[in-house]
Amino acid sequence: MEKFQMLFPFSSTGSPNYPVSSSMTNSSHVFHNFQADSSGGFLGLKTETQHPVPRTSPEINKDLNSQSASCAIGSETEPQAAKKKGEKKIRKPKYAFQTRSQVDILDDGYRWRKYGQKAVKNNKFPRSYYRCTYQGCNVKKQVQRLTKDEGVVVTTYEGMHTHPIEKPNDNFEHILSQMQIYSTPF
DNA sequence: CGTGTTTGACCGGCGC
DNA sequence: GCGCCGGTCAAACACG
Repeated sequence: MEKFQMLFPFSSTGSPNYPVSSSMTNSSHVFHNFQADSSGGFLGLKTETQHPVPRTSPEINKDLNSQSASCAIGSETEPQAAKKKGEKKIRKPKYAFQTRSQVDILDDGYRWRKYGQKAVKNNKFPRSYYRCTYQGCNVKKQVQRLTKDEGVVVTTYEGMHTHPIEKPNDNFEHILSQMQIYSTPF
């Protein structure tokens, strides 16, 4: 299903200028609310690194028993200074969402190869780095579990898949549905 | 034998 | 300049 591709507003590697892929602009408004960090942002993802975060992330505490997912679009993978000249560092938009799951590996239908694992500060759980094994597809993702709520897994995607999903997976579709629910304004 | 994981080393950015 | 920190590489290993 290409639906998944449409849902992810990744810019392709070659076009850093597109904030959101135009293909989804007309039909999907899924991420309409996420792009801003109006809530002091990021669900304790990046923020957690700076703040001790006693019990933040109220989103997590809405314990939806079955499966909840929330997401946030981070800025780009860019330090700060936009080098207009050297575009060697093509910063791809990062896109993170949290899911309540007991397992770290969320099988989203793609094939991932693990290429690294690092311990993160303020987190007793290591962070795993995965890369899509499809040839020419440089999509990366990181999987991290929160120390505060070990039932929460943060998955950060980076890049866009340029190929169809290999394995059909209904479970992930459910997660996406939850994300849409979250995107609705209260 | 092909494919994916493990794990320490390496590297670049950034703050002090 | 140095050390910390986050991210990646790659060789060895495990597994079907």
